[in-house]
This record gives sequence, C-alpha cells and structure tokens, in this order.
Amino acid sequence: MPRPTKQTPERGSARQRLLEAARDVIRAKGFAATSVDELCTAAGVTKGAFFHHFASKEALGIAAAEFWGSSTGALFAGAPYHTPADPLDRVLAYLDFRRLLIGGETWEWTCLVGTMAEEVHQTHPDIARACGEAIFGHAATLEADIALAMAQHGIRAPSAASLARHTQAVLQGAFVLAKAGGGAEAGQEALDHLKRYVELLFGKGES
Amino acid sequence: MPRPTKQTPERGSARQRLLEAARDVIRAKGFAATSVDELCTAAGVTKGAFFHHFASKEALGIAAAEFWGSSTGALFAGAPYHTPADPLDRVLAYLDFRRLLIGGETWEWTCLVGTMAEEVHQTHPDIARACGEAIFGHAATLEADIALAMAQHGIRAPSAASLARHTQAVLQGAFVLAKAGGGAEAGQEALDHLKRYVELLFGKGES
DNA sequence: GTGATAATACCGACCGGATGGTACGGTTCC
DNA sequence: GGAACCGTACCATCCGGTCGGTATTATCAC
Repeated sequence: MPRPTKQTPERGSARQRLLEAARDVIRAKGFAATSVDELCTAAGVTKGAFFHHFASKEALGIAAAEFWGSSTGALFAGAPYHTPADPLDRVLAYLDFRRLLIGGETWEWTCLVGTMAEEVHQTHPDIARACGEAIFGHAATLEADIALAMAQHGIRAPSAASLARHTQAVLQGAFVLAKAGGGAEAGQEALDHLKRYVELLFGKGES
Repeated sequence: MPRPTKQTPERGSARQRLLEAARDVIRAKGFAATSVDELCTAAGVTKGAFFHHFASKEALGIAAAEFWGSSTGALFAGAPYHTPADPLDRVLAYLDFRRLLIGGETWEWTCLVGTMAEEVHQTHPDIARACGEAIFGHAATLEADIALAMAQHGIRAPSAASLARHTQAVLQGAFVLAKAGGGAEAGQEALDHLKRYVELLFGKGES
C-alpha cells in the first residue's frame, strides 16, 4: 500500500514511517550520527519523500520529538496505573509501571527526547525546546495525583510540580547510567531508590 | 611555549590542549557533531598533531573520557567536603558541593562522560566503556563514607554501592533536564530532592 | 459521469562542501 | 643520527539539500 487515501495527508505512510524510523534509529545512534539517507533506508522511502515532508533534518528532529510526546502520551494515558483509588497508590503504581517498561535492548526502553536534548541543546535549540516540552509535559501529567496525595498526607515540603519533575530527572539519569554500562539493572535500581524516596516522603507505614 | 621539554611526552602541549578542547567542545556540541578540524582549531594545533597523538577520532574520545575521569577525580579528592568528622555529614557535604558547582553556562557544569555515553553507547562501545569507568569510578569514591554512615545508623536497606550509584543517576538526570530547558534551577532542584532522600533514609532529626 | 486543472506525494540523479584520515616533508630534541 | 613532534597538502567518501520530473488524487465546471 504505497499511497493510501489522501483524505488524511497527515497519516500518509511516508511521513509516519519516517517518524517511526527516526524514533528508533536516533534513539540508538543519536541525532548527529544518524544521516538522512539512513533514515530513508530504514523507513523504506527516498530522499525526495523525506524533504517533501520535512524542510530539513532539524525539522524532522522537532517533529520526532513531538511525535514522541504524543505517542508516549497516549501510552501513559491508557496505562493501568490510573486505577487505584488512593492518589499516592497511583503515583507509586506509575513508578512500578515505569520499572516494568525496562527490558530488552537499551534503545528500546530509553527516552528519545532525553537523548536528543542532551546532544543538541546547544547546536539545535529548537529541537531541544521540543524535547523539553515532551519531558515537562509528561511530568505535568503526574502533578494532579501528587498534589492530591500531598494534600491527603498534609505535606507541603516540595511542590507537586517539583516532585513530578524529579521523577523524570531520575528516569533520565537511569537511562544515562544504563548506557554507560549499568544496563537494565542500573535503571531498575534507580527506580527503586525513587520509589523509596516517595514512600519516605509520604511517611509510608504510618497511617 | 609551543614545544616544552619532551622528557614527559604525556604533558606535551598539543596532546594536553587537544584533550582540554575536547572536554569543552564535545560537552557543548556532542561527540558526533564535533569535527576533528574544529577540535584542532580550538586547541590551536594542526591536523598532523591530532593524528600524531590519536589514532582516530574514536581514540580521542576514549582519551577524553579518561582525562575527564582523572581531572575530576583530582578536583573531588581535593574538595573540602571530606573534612567533617561524621561520615553522614561528609556525604551531605558532597551533595552541597555538587550543588555549588552548578553555575554559568550549561556546558560548564554538565558532565562530559554522561553526555558522551548517552550519545555513543551504540556507535562507539569503547568510548561508552571509558565513560562508564569514569562515572562508576567516581561513584565508588563515595562508597566508603556511605557505608560508614550506614553502619553508624544501623541501616542495611540499599547497599552503599547502590546509593552511591544513585547519586550519579540523579546528577546525570539533572543535567538532562537542565539541557531540556530546565536550566540551572532544574539541576539544583534535583540535588535538593536527592539530599532530602538521603536525610530521610538516615532518619534526619532522630538521634 | 467526464474531462480539464491543480495540487499533493513521491522519485532519484546530482551538487558543493564538509569530514575523517593519509602522505610526506620539515624541525626539534636527545 | 634517529626518533618523536608537528605542519601542509591532499584524497575518497559522505552529508544535507536541490531540482526537474512523474504519478496519483482532489476539485469542479459542464
């Protein structure tokens, strides 16, 4: 099916496949080390198609970050960690869920936008901005539950937004250590510490 | 002083300056986006000198990681956080010291080996290995104090090595968030959470 | 329905410059 | 003199990006 109905150009196969290829290849090799030709080969399209859909390689980077934000956003929105009635349990379930996601090859469970942001923050500020929106946007989805849990436990110490951001910091750091040789164990270990921090913060064990 | 005494070839100015240039330029632009010519210009040497001292760009990356490990190792060994008599105070002083280091341009206070490891872990495994040794080697320097503090407080929960690694995970994650738009505040915020975690873990406030 | 028209999606050869790396010659030090 | 050190010119390849062209599809008058 080379050219499906053009009623929805945004769902055109070439663009979609390029974004999916970018998600996987850039996650493994980094942005600068990934060539446009490589992306085209991985997506099964030609260079003409690439530059038809994206004005430049940088534009693809931005689009890839947004694509990552929306696709992971859908994944987490539909994840089962929202079901517990107690807000603190939902937060802890989120951490368990993130821990569960670790497995397989490193590039399969690490973060595209974290990798890209660290690499291109100076050379391609627009890409870094898009990456930042994805990261902090995801962090924001955790704020409500954290705020509820804090209110319920009478805690005012660190703000809900700050704690939400911290979960992402620990996750990103876990990815770095994993890539530096720590592997999946390093990732799980960091999640364990983070969960313990949250439990201590909320006085786990007391009523 | 273009060519100092050659009794100590390792201290030769060209090699040294290339490593210093690599430390700064790669930290800001990433490994793949930094060209050999650029490095030579920044170091004030020619390409001939570069390939005389390093067999390839990858070899320079490995040497830069080792150089980072030894120079930061010296910095931390001589830092003032070792002075407190109580081991837990030394650990907390280390975290304060790390927080104090944050300031100026992002590339000035972020980590070369973390950036490189994340970028090249798949394309240049040897560089990633050298980066990992620098990170986990630094983590190991914290183990003794953490182990002492744990013994003193009767804590056995997470191992000293694991907690030491976790400090590095949080730091690396802080760098990522900072580059993603959080800036220095994101870095300091993460350090604050980490310090709070350690304090909670060791029952700060109790005897 | 049909034919004309325009727009979209895609193809692939090509270009100029940058890139990592080499060859080789000269210089300085012991 | 010989080895380490460094400078310069050069090379093959790769890279991001362009461009003319084609095929498919949407629009619409009739």
